[in-house]
Amino acid sequence: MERYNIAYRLHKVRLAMTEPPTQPRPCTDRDCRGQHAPHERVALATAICRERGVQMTELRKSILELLWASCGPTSAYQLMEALKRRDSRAVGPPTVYRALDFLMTQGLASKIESLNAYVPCVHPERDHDCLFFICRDCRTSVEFENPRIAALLAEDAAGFGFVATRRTVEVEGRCARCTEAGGTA
Amino acid sequence: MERYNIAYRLHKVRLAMTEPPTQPRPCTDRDCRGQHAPHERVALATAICRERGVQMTELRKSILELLWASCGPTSAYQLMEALKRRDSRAVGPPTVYRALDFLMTQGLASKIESLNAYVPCVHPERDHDCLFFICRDCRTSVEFENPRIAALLAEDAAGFGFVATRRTVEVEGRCARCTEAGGTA
DNA sequence: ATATGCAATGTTATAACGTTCCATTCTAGG
DNA sequence: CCTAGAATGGAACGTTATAACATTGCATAT
Repeated sequence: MERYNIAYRLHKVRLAMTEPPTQPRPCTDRDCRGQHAPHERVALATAICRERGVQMTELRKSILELLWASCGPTSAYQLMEALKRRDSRAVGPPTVYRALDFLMTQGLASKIESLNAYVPCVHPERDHDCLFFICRDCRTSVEFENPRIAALLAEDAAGFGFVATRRTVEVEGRCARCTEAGGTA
Repeated sequence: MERYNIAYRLHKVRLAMTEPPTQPRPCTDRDCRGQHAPHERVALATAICRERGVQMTELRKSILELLWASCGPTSAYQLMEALKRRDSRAVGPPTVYRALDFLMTQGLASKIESLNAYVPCVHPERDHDCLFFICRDCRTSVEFENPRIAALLAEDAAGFGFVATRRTVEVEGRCARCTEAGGTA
């Protein structure tokens, strides 16, 4: 029954062995949202990877660029299509998912669980504990950090001996712009 | 392009029209977790539905029972199989998903987004704003409520004019029992 | 009794998301 | 160079969810 895939397992193990440092250095800068030049971001990510001794390959860089270039959370299959369109590079699902795994492990991207889609991460340089606000109208997401929420969650967890390893905090609703534009519809 | 499914849309509209009251009556009872007799729970849910003037049908009741009987978050397809096994009732995916939609709308069940699985809801009688602690070893989940977290999220949202409609808060890790039992593995 | 309306469910097909398994290519260190 | 391990390619498959359309069954009006 416990039949498993060696290559994939190794891939996971490798990723685990190269996990970024996890000292919490939470972000309280609330004005940094929304203004990110894709190329600068990718350059920063590349520098971070070099520093960590992990490889920012062409594929991974392309995927990250596409995430930054996208106007909102992007599915793995959309990334496949975008890669084919932009770079004339046709890859299969496993390739994209591996690249996404790498980016997530390095804190360069996150998965929005409630959308099965992926976003680039605003603060790759720190251990981030993001939360996301997702507009159901314009399908954009905003990354946010709130150490007080993280602290409360940690407190609750500690209350019954739970050891937390990963948090998913997603708030769905309507952004200010869509609320103004759309009326009550 | 905007070709859509009338039946499904109507289903959604009907659900929206019968949404439960949403005055926040948060739960601070931390000892009520884990001790729930399925039949009592289903009976309570049935009473709530009657009170609200919505129908707790046989199918919906079966799905809810199966959720309560299950030892952890359960996928829609697992519910299909369980329904076939237990009730000799073979249904298709849409049927299960519709029942789950109903239960979620009534606050009787929740989806664990990070697992694509469903759990029965501990506090159907109030507007709940749950958070879940999910053990990656034993695959169980624990429902929790923390109004302070909800308040912080609301505060953050209000800070940039975001109107929140739904929250997903999931913490993955290892429960106390598995931590004791499993060592560091 | 027949017609109409409508909530709920049934059925088939397919879209969308993700993984297994195995082959091949690339790349850093001896 | 050479080779071990990291990275990628790709067919097939598994899993999750919805579209589109048909039917059941009950209530009320004619």
